[in-house]
Amino acid sequence: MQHGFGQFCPIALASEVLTQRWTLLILRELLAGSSRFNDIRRGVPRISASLLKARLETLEHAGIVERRQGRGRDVHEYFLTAAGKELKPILSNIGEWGQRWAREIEPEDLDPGWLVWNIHRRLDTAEMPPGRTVIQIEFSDAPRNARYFWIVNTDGGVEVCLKSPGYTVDLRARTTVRVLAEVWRGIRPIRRELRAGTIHLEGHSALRRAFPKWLLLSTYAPIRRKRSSRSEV
Amino acid sequence: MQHGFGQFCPIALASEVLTQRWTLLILRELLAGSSRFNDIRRGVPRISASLLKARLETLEHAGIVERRQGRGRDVHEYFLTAAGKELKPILSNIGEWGQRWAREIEPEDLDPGWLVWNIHRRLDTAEMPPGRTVIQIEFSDAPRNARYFWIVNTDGGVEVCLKSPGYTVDLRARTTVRVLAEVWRGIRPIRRELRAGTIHLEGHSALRRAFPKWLLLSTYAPIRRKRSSRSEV
DNA sequence: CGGTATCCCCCGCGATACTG
DNA sequence: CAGTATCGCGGGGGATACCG
Repeated sequence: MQHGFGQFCPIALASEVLTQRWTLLILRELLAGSSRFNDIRRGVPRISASLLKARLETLEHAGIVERRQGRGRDVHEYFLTAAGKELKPILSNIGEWGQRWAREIEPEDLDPGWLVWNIHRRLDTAEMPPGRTVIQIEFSDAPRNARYFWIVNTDGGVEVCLKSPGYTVDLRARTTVRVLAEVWRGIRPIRRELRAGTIHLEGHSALRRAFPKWLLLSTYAPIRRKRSSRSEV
Repeated sequence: MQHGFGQFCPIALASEVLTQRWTLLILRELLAGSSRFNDIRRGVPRISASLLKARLETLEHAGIVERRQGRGRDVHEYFLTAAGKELKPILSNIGEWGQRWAREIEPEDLDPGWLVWNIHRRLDTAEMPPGRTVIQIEFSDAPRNARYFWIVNTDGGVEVCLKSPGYTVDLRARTTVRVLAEVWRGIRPIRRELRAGTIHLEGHSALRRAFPKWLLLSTYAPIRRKRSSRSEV
């Protein structure tokens, strides 16, 4: 299979770049503000380093991405060009459509690390106590090596740890990947899950009570699903 | 490579269907009003029958397309569901983006049959004389078997013929695929090409003079290109 | 940190021929 | 008209190891 479609239709020409495997997800990360190679990988964890590099080069040649030397010898940054920034409405539309109409979440989609990474990016730290806050998340249904995560908020920003950062935990949240994923997607109401105990919180009461406030969900969460849950197999 | 991306992000889930090879072009055809298998193929001529069938089935399973029995035993029609119709803004955005930013047209994109098929779909017959009108197009740069096309407008509609339909030709247009393609895309101004003689018309003068009126261009033609023509190789 | 370099498998897809 | 059936290859991309 060659690359092209044998047409000069603008949709066909755009598709040559945009519909390559992983490309839309890389663009989503860049639009979300990532610029470092490994930050992009954290948002697209299943892509291999070599393929990510190849895709970034394709995007560079297509005039969508620009690669710049960052501060430091081994620091590089990837930025969207004007053409790349204009892809934003496309990505938004696809996200909205996906929220309404894409297939249900299957077990193999439930990557706990990815979920925590996305949560940490959108924490509303203004709704959290001042100073350092350490949140531990436990996924009771995750494999051993992906069961515990720590999110640490300091004045310097929010970070994810895969091992205990050492500090005292201020809030412990126990749930399943499935529940938190569907809450994040806006499919399950967060307060209902708290009441039902499928999300169990332990720790400082102020932090606990404000949980639905500082836990910002997916930007597409407010969009209501239209696909009937009982669709065909 | 599995199909999924290991994420429950709505963009990732939508991508599983939408970024499959040819899929966007099939959707473009359905949104343009095609519903018959072979009509879709005329708009996506380089796809094989088996692959088109496979893609349509995938789209059916994804709830985007619905297959119905038409009038007659061997007549089937493909329609967009509500979910499918909601893809329209995505396709429009991609088309607009492609018009502005996609790569230049290369020789292998210049399919003359595809061009004529798209022109015939958007003829403004109200700007043409009443009764039957036969237009012959000659592409001086096309291979022998794709050099001549006839567009026949009658009360019953507009049709494309690959062989002379027998009727007298009312207007003969001689040009190159490149010129007409770039005119259709809105990259070259039609009147300039007529003046320069790179589009040469012969025949009824009323039909000739109204040529820029009844020849409707791509819906994206009014959108001005932003990519610098002298971009990197 | 930000990549390279290989190896190799698998399957997507193009080509062609045939059918109810 | 609207597909089915079959075959074979090319190369996309996953996995893994290594590097400046």
